[in-house]
Amino acid sequence: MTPAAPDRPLAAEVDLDALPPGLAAAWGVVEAEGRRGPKPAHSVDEVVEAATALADEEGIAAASLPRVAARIGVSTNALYRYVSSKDELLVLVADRAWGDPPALPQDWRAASAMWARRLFEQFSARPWLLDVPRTVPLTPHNAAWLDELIGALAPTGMGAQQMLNCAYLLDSHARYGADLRRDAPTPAELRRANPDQQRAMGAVREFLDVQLRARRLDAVADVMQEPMFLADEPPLDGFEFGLDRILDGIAAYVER
Amino acid sequence: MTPAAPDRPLAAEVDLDALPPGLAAAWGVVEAEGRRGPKPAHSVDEVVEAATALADEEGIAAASLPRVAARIGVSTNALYRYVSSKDELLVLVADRAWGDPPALPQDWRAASAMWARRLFEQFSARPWLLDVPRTVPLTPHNAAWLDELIGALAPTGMGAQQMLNCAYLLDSHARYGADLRRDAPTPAELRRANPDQQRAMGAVREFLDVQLRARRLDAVADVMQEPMFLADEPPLDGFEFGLDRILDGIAAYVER
DNA sequence: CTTAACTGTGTAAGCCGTCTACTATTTATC
DNA sequence: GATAAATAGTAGACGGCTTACACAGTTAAG
Repeated sequence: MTPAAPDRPLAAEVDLDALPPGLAAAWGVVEAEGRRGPKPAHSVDEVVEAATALADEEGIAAASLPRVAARIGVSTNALYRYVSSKDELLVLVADRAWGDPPALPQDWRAASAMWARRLFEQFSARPWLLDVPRTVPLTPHNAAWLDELIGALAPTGMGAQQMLNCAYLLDSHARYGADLRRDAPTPAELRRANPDQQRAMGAVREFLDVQLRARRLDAVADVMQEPMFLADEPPLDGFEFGLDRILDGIAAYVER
Repeated sequence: MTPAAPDRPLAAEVDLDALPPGLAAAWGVVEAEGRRGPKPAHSVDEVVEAATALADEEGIAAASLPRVAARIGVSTNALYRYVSSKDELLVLVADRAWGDPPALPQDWRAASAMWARRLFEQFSARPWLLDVPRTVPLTPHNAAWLDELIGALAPTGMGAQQMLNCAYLLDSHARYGADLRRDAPTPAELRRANPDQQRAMGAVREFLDVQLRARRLDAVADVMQEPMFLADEPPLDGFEFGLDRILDGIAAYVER
């Protein structure tokens, strides 16, 4: 579970309209809803869940308001009773997709590795998350993950700012690793892909090879032929390689 | 200059239609344009430049086809004489924005640092680049940057795959650093921002502090109050910190 | 119980975006 | 000069997000 929300939504003193769309909603702050009138036939969670399902099935572009509405059986515009804009919906969907952070071991290095790997798995399982623009600085699940990592890094004696920087480093690496895996799938994934996709990827590879060598970018062309892209069971991406480098670098800093 | 294109566009044997939109165009492969008919009043470069200018001024969303067309003084649909789709235009715009890679020093560490910093500067200067989805694996400027880095890393004796992984590590770090700088501007940038933006950012900070503490995420709340976010001349982001960690990690691997 | 206020939903319509015919015009080749 | 080809414009389809309005149902007050 995510850290529980306070009993009643805080009537924050700040002007909610000045916040980026979705920020207040993501934190569960809503303008005290009246109780008169018909009971809602659906809920915000239901809307967000429907949008998530569509994104899982066909990518984030499929999560349009008309399609979300059709999925839960209401008119498009009824959605505006639950979310105030498409942007807000996307923020809620993205926050939900983060899920809850894992419990981490004591050792800071093992904890950091697990944290990054879990994040990598999250992004790999829902690649469309990488397509949702970050329009809001921090959402609850987001903050919960960060809190978990900070808790594991604190014993190293690092300053708060350094811990934050480490979190960004690991987060960034997980994102990018998952992003790359999208257009450079492992051969196993490739075999599972349908023939059309296989032909398309082969065409891309061949095309690039021709172009690169024509421009005397042989070093790049050679790299593209490497096992990471061709071998049968690649050493699981550059993700693990990069993770080791990052952790080594942090270790050197901690022991300093 | 980018590596020169071959004298005449290669009539690659691969099926151009099987490639992602924009890939062939980005590499300058076009279906031999006839010379009959009226001379084009504009050019692909002019279209791409107009779109870039719009993105620079108001973000990538402003680079819509109607607005690009209006800027160069043609009807919206005339653009389809120069690019075959919006996706293709975005690919061309993004590739152009990468610009040419810097010349790198001999020492691999200094070279890697310079490469990453220059990339960071590129992304900081054009933050909308981070919003352009990567729909194509490799474009010419992209490849030129990669080639430059590989040339600098080769003397370390690393394998091709490891060099590629290092490039991803540095690229990822530059991207994310620039991304974070967007919604966590330095105080100097903040002072330059207009009053509306200043108030908005203050509201966000205050709101998050209340929410975080209400959910007992004090560790995160404390971190948010750190100098990186408040001090007058912050230690230029976590970018330099993370870069040092990454380079330390690579150094440990190289010396192994 | 009656009434009035309020809330959720549907319909209609606006605007903007991408993209596809079709037409008219201009230019190079024969 | 006649023909063929390529370009730019016009018109429009289609789908997306969003606002405005009317209707219906529910609840609170008298």
